[in-house]
Amino acid sequence: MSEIRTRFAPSPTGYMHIGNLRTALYEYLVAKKDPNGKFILRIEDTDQERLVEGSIDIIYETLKQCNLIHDEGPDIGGDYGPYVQSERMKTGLYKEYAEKLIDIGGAHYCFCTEDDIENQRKIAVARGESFIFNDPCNSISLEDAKKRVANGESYVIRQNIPKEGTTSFTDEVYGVITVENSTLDESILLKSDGFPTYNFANIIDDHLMKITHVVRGNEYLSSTPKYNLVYESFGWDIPVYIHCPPVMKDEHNKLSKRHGDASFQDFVEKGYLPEAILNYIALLGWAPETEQEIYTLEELTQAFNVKRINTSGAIFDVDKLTWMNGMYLRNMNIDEYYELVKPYIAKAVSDKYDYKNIAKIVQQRANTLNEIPTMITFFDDFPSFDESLYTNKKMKTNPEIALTSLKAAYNVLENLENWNEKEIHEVLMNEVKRLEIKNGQLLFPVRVAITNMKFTPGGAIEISNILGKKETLSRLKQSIEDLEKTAN
RNA sequence: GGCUCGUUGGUGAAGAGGUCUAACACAGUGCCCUUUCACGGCACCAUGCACGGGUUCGAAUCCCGUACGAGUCACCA
Repeated sequence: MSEIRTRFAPSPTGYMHIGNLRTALYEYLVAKKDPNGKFILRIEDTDQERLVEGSIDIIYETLKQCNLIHDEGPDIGGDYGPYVQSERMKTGLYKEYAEKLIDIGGAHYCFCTEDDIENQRKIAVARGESFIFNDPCNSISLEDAKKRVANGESYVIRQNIPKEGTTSFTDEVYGVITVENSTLDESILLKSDGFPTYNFANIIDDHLMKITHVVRGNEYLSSTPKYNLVYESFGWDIPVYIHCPPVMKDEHNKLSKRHGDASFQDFVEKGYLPEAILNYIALLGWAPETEQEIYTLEELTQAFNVKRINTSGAIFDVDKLTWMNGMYLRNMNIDEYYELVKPYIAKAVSDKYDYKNIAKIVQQRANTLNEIPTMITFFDDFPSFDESLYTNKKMKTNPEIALTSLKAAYNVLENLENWNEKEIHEVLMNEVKRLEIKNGQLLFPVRVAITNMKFTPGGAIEISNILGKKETLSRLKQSIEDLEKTAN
């Protein structure tokens, strides 16, 4: 009976943005910390105007990719359905509760038009006062109000706020928060179109779905007292509140979907792994007790602790995400990595080369999937000669040394029968010994000669092996000629 | 403007009155290792925890004020 129940309640208005995903993650973690905990998905589509087609699928898809599997939801059902607010609407449920709230003194009918309110606001502004809507309908007797409603007059239902006193609540991360009731305005619970507002639907559904812990952004901090007043009027249990700090784009701006900031899907398209993204955002606004930074979802649910959620906003740092993504990529076993990376290799390299060997050298280097194609184009398109590449202080090479090394390498490679890494390594290292030079003085020029690139994944031996004997020798020969030409 | 919340390095952050000469990680810089880059290793990178007061033998840690920032004040969610 005391199982933890949390809910992710997005509205289907487009793609999934990072802050939203983090909320879903924390909700999942809070629920799963309890072996019997339930994570519920509820679609909040009470604003019919902002609906974006296909966004519910994006929600399903994102949760699936992130392994944030819900226990109840529109697609899988549950004991507290339906899980889509527009469907719950059809039963007249919100209206029923709104009317019930009126009967028990927690709300009232309001017949003011938007113009009426606007006028009040103008007057207040003109006087330089802060505007709190003072609803004249407050004084209409319930009897009269019901008559007007019966006559078909347009109305909304607003909640009643005590004129005096304060309302307090305890948030798990921000602590005790108290506000003066006089600063709260009487919010609309049921709109004139009969739809509930987000706030009201939220309260009703959370209660009906037996949600025990509410996790949401701290932008709700200041409206939470209003929620609680409704809970209290109904005599319902108030859930545990867990408000999270914002995820920022920079010092001054939140990451926001309305401003077109990067979404989860954008990062996936850019070659980031869902697990890495999730791992990174877990650390945005929350800190583990240990120094561990790389977590599986399972480990996260063990380590997660609401008490360690921060109160101040965190700036999203792509560099760190990129680093973390690289860690995930490097830690994969090669078979898994190969499958993942195959299409990216195929984009840049023809299938005459061994993709698996290419995957191996790329794994140690790429931080994101999308950077893979550009780093391996040299396999098919041999770039043009650049003498300056042969000069490397650290490797103690210059064009002259390079030429000697290249010729020596060419000779031994030409006579190599079995073309594989072990053999290539052996003959080249023999040459190093014979010529009494440093490894780098031979291997570095060879690598440059067969790639004409400053940086490449893999070294001379690995690349030669992938290129094959014929192509390696042909490139070596070409580079030797180019080098001789410039020398004269 | 009212109300609510926040403020430790370029970034994420640890720190819950003395062990802080402020951890760890990312980024940056330098070095080492190395067949390049990367990986890995090492070092450097906050003269001070927004500022000003106060409490205390002692404060990044508690209190007050100021500044700055964010959120909220919709028949949006």
